Amino acid sequence: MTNEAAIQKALQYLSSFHRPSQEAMERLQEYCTTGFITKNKNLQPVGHTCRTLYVNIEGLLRIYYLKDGKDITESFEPALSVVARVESLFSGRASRKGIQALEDTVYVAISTPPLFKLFDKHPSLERLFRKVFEAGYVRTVNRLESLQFHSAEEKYRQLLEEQPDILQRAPLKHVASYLGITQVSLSRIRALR
Amino acid sequence: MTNEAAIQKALQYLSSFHRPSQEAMERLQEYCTTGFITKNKNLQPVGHTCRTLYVNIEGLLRIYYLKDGKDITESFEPALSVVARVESLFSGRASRKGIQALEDTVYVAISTPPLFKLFDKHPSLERLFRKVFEAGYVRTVNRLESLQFHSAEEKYRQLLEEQPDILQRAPLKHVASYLGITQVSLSRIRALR
DNA sequence: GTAATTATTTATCATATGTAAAATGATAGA
DNA sequence: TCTATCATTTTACATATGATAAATAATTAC
Repeated sequence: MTNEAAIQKALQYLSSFHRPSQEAMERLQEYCTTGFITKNKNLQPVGHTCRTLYVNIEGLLRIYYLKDGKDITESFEPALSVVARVESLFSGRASRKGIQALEDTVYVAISTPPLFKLFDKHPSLERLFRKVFEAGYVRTVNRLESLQFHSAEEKYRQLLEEQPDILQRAPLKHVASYLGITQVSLSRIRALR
Repeated sequence: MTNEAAIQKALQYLSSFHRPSQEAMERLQEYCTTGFITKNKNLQPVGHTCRTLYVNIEGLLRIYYLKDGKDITESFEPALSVVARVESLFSGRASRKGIQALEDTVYVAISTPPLFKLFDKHPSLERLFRKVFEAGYVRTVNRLESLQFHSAEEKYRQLLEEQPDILQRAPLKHVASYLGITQVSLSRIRALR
């Protein structure tokens, strides 16, 4: 895939949230850069303030953090996801989270300080990203509900329902921590059928 | 507290996220209404699409839902909180969640369809609410992390640290479901000291 | 003020899930 | 191809938490 094609794909995807003015779109495009990262490499290390927003074009990323030395997966981010560590992006504080590629991944990166500046001149861009973040917010609220009161098995079955491909594409240890259970427990559940 | 005072308090609080233009502020004020609800009453029942956003001025609200007939508290919303069932507000779908008063509560209500229309003319209002929602998003992400991998005791201690007053003000059954544990388990933990 | 309701704690028991370690299976590099 | 590493499953055991029911304690309604 050419850089040009990747950026077009990102812009098209972002436009699906809200179509910005022609000029806003052109300004936005100027801040898009493409990148490629190979499996298991880190796109962003733990400990830095998040100032870049990624659109995954092809591949699989995950956001993760370390809790008592253990690697916990916060989210899987497949193609056509906006990927950012929002708790850092919106607070300006250093993130304890990192972004890693679980597959070779093509992405588009947008630097957020200039992006947020663009909002002043182009309300349609602010509208667009407001909707992007609202959608992320909704996903997070729904996930919260799923974690709040489901058994390990229920959480597994829900993932199987909603993102079955993740189970093929990501190591099960990451799936386990994503579900908030141990890998042993996950293995047990999978053995049931 | 007079209606006028409540609205001023709400506007002042909202302005702390982003100061809108004078005119935007005046338009916003026109859509603010005040209300009072007594303890245990429902502000919003389960099953309706969320089209109102509340600012809690004084008192305590909670967002809750029913899971297999059991009452689960999703969040506690004390004074100076923006209260909305975002998964419905942003998707237009009916919410399975309700809003209930845990104390006599004074609130300001803002109808969202006209509010969102105001955004077209007043980007500074869109900016303001974008920041309000971003802050909510960050809280939710952090709470997700707390639920993903903490024991019942850790979650209780964290609540004790961050919102100790909730334990005095809300029935423990709601605290238990909020933490994703049973009331019996919560009682055990509390008995440790 | 008393009864009735609701909230909270305590007790007992069952079980899902965690921990640790070993066994098996898959993948990648030399 | 062989070795080394990593991923996954399995086993055995410990334990936190859930479920149920009963006992107190606190609120509310009459």
